[in-house]
Amino acid sequence: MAYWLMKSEPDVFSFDDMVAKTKRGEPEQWHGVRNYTARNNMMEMQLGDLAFFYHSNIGKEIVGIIKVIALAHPDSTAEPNDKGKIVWQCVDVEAVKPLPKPVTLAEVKATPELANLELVRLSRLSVSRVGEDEWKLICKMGGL
DNA sequence: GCCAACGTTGGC
DNA sequence: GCCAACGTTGGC
Repeated sequence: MAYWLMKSEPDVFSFDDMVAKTKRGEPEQWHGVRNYTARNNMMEMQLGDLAFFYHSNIGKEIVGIIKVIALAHPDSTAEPNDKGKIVWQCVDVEAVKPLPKPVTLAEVKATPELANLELVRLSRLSVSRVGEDEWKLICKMGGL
């Protein structure tokens, strides 16, 4: 089982929106990713993998945990390319739980053990990997 | 609003 | 296949 981090701008789709959707029994299709590295990460996700939900731009903090409930499949919002093929994929996720205490980007940057976190190293990547040790540490920092 | 980092595009 | 120009993301 692997761990991930997925970014969303909260004024577009926040963790609260995510929780509300899960409560209604609706999966969230993580559509709109238009970057190959991010897409490749999604294609490696397995059922039951967990991911941090990060609020970019506004808040700049890890606010909750989500779970992969469907493997990567073609993104219904993507246009086919000139060969008529849809190259963009998305996974489906559901909310698991919020972090009792959100972990801010500033805190992550101030933690030497997290200096190699892809969130910090590759700041523009919207779907990134999180190592097991990093995952555990961030959970602890978040009050879990 | 600015700027750094990085991906993509297009000319050669 | 290289590289300059340009666009986008996201932190500050």
